[in-house]
Amino acid sequence: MAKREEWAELATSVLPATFFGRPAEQVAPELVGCWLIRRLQTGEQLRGLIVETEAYAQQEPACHGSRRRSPQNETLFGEPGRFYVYLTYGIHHCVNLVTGCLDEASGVLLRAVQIPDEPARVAAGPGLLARRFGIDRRHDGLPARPDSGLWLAPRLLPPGMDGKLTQTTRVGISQAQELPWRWYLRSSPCVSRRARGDRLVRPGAGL
DNA sequence: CTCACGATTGGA
DNA sequence: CCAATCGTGAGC
Repeated sequence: MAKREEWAELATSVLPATFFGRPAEQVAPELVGCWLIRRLQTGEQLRGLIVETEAYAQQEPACHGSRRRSPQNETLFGEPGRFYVYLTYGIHHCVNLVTGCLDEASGVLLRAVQIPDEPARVAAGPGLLARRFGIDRRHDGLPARPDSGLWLAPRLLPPGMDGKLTQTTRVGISQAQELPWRWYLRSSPCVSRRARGDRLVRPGAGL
């Protein structure tokens, strides 16, 4: 098989918009193991293996689209396959992928990625991930495609990596805390800070 | 118009 | 455990 450095190179195709036209809780676990790719000004690419995600849907109160449709959350109601980016705590940006159908608010929060040859913690959390990839509100509403400079590639795990998923309740929310809509790669050292302490729902399901 | 509150993080 | 920091939305 390929050498370590070549694994990121192998993730060369693009996840199509149709991939996202399904319920968020179905898309979220499938996004684990996929790659987040950013084209840099130099023409180089920054790639991160998605190791942790969460699903949000209009019918549950933790979702930004559960209340009123507004300029702030408009993207969440729009076409699936676009990025929904918002500012939280006045400091950090969070990156989501819009899922489901048009006029229905749902999405998947990217909580952590693992970047080959970089320290484990540089993107181990939603805010850290956005900072490392240089993503902010200007990216809100952009389609996840190469011409946006930001897109996703299909699942491709490094050789030898344990692909088992752990399913838990979501992190940092005050409502709908019992919903088991968070997934992460059990073997990754790059999951977010609050990974521990959340109610474990289903350890080690196959990927 | 005022004010409380985050889908977080880094430092005491 | 707590402060940082600011846009949004609920409430007066």
